[in-house]
Amino acid sequence: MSEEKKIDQYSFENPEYRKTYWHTCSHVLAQAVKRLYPDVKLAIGPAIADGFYYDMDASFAFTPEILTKIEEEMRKICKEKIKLERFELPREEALKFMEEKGEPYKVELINDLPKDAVISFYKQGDFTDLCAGPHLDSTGRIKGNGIKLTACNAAYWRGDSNRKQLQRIYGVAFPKKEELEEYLKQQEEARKRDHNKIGRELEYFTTVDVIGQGLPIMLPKGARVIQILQRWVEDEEQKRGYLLTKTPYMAKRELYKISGHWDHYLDGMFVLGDPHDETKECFALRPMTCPFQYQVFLNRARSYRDLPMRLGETSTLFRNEDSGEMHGLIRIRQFTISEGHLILRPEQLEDEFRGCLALANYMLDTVGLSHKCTYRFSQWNPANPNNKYEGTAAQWDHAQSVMKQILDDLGLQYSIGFDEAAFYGPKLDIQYKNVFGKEDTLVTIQIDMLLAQRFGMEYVDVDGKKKTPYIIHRTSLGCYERTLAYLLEEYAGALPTWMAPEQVRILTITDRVNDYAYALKKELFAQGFRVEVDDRNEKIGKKIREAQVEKVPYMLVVGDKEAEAGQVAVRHRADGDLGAMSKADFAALLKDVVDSKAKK
RNA sequence: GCUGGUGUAGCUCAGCUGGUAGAGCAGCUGAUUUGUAAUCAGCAGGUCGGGGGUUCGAAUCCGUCCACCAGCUCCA
Repeated sequence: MSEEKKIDQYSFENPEYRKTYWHTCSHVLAQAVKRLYPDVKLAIGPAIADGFYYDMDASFAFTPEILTKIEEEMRKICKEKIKLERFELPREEALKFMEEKGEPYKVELINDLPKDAVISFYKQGDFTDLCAGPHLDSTGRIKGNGIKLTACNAAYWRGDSNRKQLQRIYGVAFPKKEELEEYLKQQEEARKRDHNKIGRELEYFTTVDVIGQGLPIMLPKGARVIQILQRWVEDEEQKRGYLLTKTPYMAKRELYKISGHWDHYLDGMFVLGDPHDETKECFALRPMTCPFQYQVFLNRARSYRDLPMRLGETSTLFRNEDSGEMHGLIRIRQFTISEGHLILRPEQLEDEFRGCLALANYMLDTVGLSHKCTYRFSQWNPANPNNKYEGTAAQWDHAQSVMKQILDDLGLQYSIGFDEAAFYGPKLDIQYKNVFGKEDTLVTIQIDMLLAQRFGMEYVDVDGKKKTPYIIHRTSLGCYERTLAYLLEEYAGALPTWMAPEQVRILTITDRVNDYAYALKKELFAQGFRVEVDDRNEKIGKKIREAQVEKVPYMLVVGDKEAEAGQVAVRHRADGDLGAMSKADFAALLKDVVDSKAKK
């Protein structure tokens, strides 16, 4: 029993042990750097989900050559089998110790510890680090040639962009060299699915210098997929009682002043005119849809009978993101979201919230992204240093407790996103990780108890009294560009047939069958399918290869045999040759796949 | 915005320490009419990201702007 437990405890499969292993690796990294470059100052060095890092302040850049040298030194340290010894010091001695070592960042860390904190250190030979542990008992436990320093990047001290930028050295380590190689191979494979790579290769989108950063061009394939998704979303929302709106792409600054966006996000808006000249009219492209859609509600006096009012819009937004924030189709300056606002009586909040969540989950399930999604309950931080949040503590407590109640009633597994709320209310964010492990919000559902009041939105209740409604801000499939990016990664470019820009390609064997091929295209097109013909004077192998590389779901090989028999020889991009069948049978097969929105 | 890296033909990339550009694929033309992942030949294609500077001479060196990538910070 105890033997079994021991194996488990010291197994790399055990997340706790793995974390300890990587944490000790970060100490070995720091020790190696200090041996080679004694002047480098150390900040922090934790284990992370996929390895470890150490932040350091160095007067030079860690080039790949230097990283290789450091790796070698780390291997040496592992071979030396140095014992790690924990010891504690009283606060004053701890400070003195780190001051004498010339480690200002460690001094700051100690100073920030609570008064009664136990201040512990780990010593390994000539190197001692401030650390709470735990650690392996010896550097000899680490397999030297299972270590790889993967990157060096900048990171702000304490995550504060006003403070000094340090260099963060990232690394991974495994107990076996083969495991490291396997891991690196997997990373390589993941990178091949990067939407930013395959989206360009497969001609879904491109970017051009003269248009500018964060402004991708949707090529015909990308534009088609987005159109398909958009029509589907709009139709589904109509079925669920949403009213379609279409509101302007810009407004005078006064609108954003009422909503609060002007004060919070002026720097992030594209402004037409001088924002600070109050004597002249000034417009801004819209960075969100909320105050525009509220005007629909405000169009006339509203009664409780109008509620819930569910407003939906395929909404293009403009945000002047900082230059370093843009990334492929995931962070861009102009994007289009499946935007919606629900205006509600308080007692409708829970049901409508559930409805929004059900819609989002239905959408994500259908497109095949939900299995990689996680929920994040994004809450306010009353002590946010930038005064981000509006409203009173009572309002926030109320909104958050309502949301918590709903989430808990639904039995949802969620993480807490502290200080991640919108300035007007808490959010339920549906998060998605891309191929690099970087997480972004795909869908969001927000409860807002502030903006209705600011816009003077009221309804006459059953008792004849005017009341202020609650508002839910939500997306159903999120932002189309970002969703497309994740779909490309999820399917490695082979989008499900129902949303594939080209569903069928007819490949001719000889130009004797061109007429047959084009007649077939016309027939399938008339049935609503997206079909192309490849009648080039090339061998069938080449045409198949190209259709495969372009991830076309169905290839119809037609030659003299098929033309005579009125048949098609069907090939599927994943299942291969499906044999010959009648045109009608193929159309029926395709219709089934498309109508069921199958994930193939 | 910050740190680092990158930018050569439509795409993927060569081009040593400065002597002013090269391949494969794609494209076009011709031959071939082909049966389930690349037929052969020829032709054409480049202000070496932009505009400056150093130099007799810059793809190569220096500064600047732009774009792309990774990370940090930000994300209504």
